[in-house]
Amino acid sequence: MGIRERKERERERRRQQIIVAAKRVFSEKGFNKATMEDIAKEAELSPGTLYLYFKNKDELYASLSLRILQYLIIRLEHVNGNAELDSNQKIDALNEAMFDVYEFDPLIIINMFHLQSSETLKNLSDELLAEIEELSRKSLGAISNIFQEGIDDGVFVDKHPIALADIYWSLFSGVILWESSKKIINREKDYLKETLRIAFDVFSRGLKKNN
Amino acid sequence: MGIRERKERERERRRQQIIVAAKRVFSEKGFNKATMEDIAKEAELSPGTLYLYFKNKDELYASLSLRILQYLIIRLEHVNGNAELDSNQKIDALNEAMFDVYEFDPLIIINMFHLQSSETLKNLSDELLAEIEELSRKSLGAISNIFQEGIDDGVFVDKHPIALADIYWSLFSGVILWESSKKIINREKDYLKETLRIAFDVFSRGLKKNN
Amino acid sequence: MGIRERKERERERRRQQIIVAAKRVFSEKGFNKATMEDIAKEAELSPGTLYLYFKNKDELYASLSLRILQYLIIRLEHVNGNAELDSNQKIDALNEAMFDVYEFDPLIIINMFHLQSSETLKNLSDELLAEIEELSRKSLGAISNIFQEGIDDGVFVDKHPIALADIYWSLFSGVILWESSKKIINREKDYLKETLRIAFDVFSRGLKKNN
Amino acid sequence: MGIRERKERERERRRQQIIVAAKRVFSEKGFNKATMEDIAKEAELSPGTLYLYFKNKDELYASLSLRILQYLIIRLEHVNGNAELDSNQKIDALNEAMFDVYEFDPLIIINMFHLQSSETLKNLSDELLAEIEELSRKSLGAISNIFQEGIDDGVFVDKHPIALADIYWSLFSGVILWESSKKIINREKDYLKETLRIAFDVFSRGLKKNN
DNA sequence: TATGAATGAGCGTTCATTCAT
DNA sequence: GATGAATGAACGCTCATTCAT
Repeated sequence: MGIRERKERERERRRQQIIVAAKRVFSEKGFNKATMEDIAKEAELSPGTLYLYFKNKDELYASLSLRILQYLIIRLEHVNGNAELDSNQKIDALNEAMFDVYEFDPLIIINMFHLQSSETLKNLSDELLAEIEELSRKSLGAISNIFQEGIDDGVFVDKHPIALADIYWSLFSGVILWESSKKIINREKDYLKETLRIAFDVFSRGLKKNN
Repeated sequence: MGIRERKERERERRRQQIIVAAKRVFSEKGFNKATMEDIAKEAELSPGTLYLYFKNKDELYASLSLRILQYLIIRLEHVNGNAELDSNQKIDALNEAMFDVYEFDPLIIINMFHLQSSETLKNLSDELLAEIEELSRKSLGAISNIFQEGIDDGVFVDKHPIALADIYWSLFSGVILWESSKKIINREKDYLKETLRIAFDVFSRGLKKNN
Repeated sequence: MGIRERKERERERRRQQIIVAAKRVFSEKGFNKATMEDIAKEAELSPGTLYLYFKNKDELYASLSLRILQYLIIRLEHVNGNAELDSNQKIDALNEAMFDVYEFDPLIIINMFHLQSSETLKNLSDELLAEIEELSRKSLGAISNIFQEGIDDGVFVDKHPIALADIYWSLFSGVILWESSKKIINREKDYLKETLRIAFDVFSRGLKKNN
Repeated sequence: MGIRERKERERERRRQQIIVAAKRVFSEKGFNKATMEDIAKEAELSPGTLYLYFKNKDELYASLSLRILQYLIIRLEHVNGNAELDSNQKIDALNEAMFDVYEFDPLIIINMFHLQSSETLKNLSDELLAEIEELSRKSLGAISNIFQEGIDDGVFVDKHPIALADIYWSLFSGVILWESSKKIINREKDYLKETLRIAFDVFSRGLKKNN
């Protein structure tokens, strides 16, 4: 392993260290209340160091979404690649994968929509922006593939599979956002996971041609 | 019309003027990037004037959500009150109502989740908070009533109707949020409305016992 | 009584109404936390009206000091004019007068030093400034007269009577300020009046040649 | 000298730099008219930097009082600890100490009463508040000890020594406040010091049993 | 490379003052 | 004269970002 390579590896390690710290802090405080100093402290680094690895706060933030998308894609490709599953089983596997995504990082999804703001987007480098697009497209593509297969097999209703993928993702993140925001009208804990399960259930039923 | 009444009307006019301006600015920039001065400028007023009508930024913001909830409830009660509709027809009417809500104010829903933050809630007056809770409860209640009826009639799957209402709302707002955030991966316009329609369709199918 | 005179009288009545309200509000909140709107409300007038009678907040404030000085002067002249009292008795009478001043308006004295700030003074009209100077001089003069008499009679120590008057007033206001500020180290109530009494006592003893 | 120590020293230097600037600005403009930006400019720092060393404006302000109290206590303990002085000599020494306190920082005493406001106190950290209380108590205690001794020795009038200490402090600060506020009725300079001397003189005379 | 002290622009909010009615 | 809605300058404070070490 050359020096250059070792350096690169070290650099990546640092990046991950910061991302992990940022995730914790953003999750706890939300994007706006989390300060760069909070994150630096959590990462046991100085604020200045953060800027050696990320151009600015927005870009650090965006990197988090990247990470969860990467995890999601791995799970989805695993589902898609499993030739032994029929369409119905793949839907179940998809639902399970989404559950795992939620467990992997329950809170960051809530903040993921922060990226929406075009003001935020303006601060991102073109490379990062391209990467986000790429991963988003990839993950939605993987989901829509599952639906496409079911449609081709004649077991799913014949709707545009990309739209279905969008809807599926919307349902998933919508439930998480909404249930998390229910501090307003307090309800018992773990209600979220149960609701998520029902949501997947209803959606799956709606997807299938004959129930 | 007495002087008092005219004054009251004038005051309400100003409030609406501010709310309309705030809606535009919040929609464009999001809660945190929107400044009170932005809103004042948009309303062609001075910053100080905003505070004559709203206690603070949070409360101005919350007022926007109130407005759309009020509109939603009116529509929902109309659906619920119509004795001539069977359960299946009511679902259709519900979907139409939600469509109108979206058209009534397509952008504010995007930011509506900002209310979640307990930090935000802290700054709201008790009255406003109570009103938000009341309206939230009412609108979800109206939706769950429709589902309850269908379950009682034996035409809908037997799931907890309040959970179903939560999911329905999550799906609705989730799709709007997600599609609106798709500036990232630009797609043709009006795709949102079509997606929303498919989403309602799939959900309705999933809801019904026999397709 | 001519119309002009009646108007003038009416105008004076309003001024007093405002001054009384201002006294209450300034006493309760202090100069800086008291707003013109607070005072207007207390006077059951509108903020704009206050400016018909007083050039600005500073000038309204200064008028309060004027009023207490006027009361003080009346009391002092009464003491000085009483030919039946010898020097020792006049000191006692002086002390009593100061007690009454304190009771007349215990709190405003605390804020009276606000006038010190040259920034404040800048906002006062020349007439008002002249009037304050005149009354200050007069009241201190009346006090120093009492001391002068005692010195001339050979019963008081031979110090500069104007300096003594300054010291006497300093002691008086110093005790009030200090005791009022003792929220820091809380002590039992009415301690102030007792302390004031001891202060006068010690000062009087120090003033007299033979004890 | 270790790095840590050098840093600590540097930090203390900055604090003093700010305190000195704040003293000048507060003295000139009073607490309320002095802005943090004024102080920052005077200290040749940016506003943000002030907040690295002091939690807020109130706490910066309170630190000034702390400084003078610390100096006062040192002087007082020196007087109290000197076994060679009899009660009369201790009074003289006390008066000299107070003179030095005045010279040490003639202007800050003027504003020291600002601390009274419970609104101000609310913004202070518990530690700072405790420290202020502690130092106030200590300094008044030291003064009252001197009086107690004189009373025990039978040379001072038998009054409550704590009340006497309060009065002594009131007289001291009252004279400074009053004379400083005499910009209103301008008088020759150094009059203050002469007045202070007379004030101490009269008080001492009043304190002693036989003159 | 890493630091962390310093920056300074920016924001929410207040309130003395004005002026059209 | 009286009103009170509207103003807008001003302030305390925060925090993303920079840069000398």
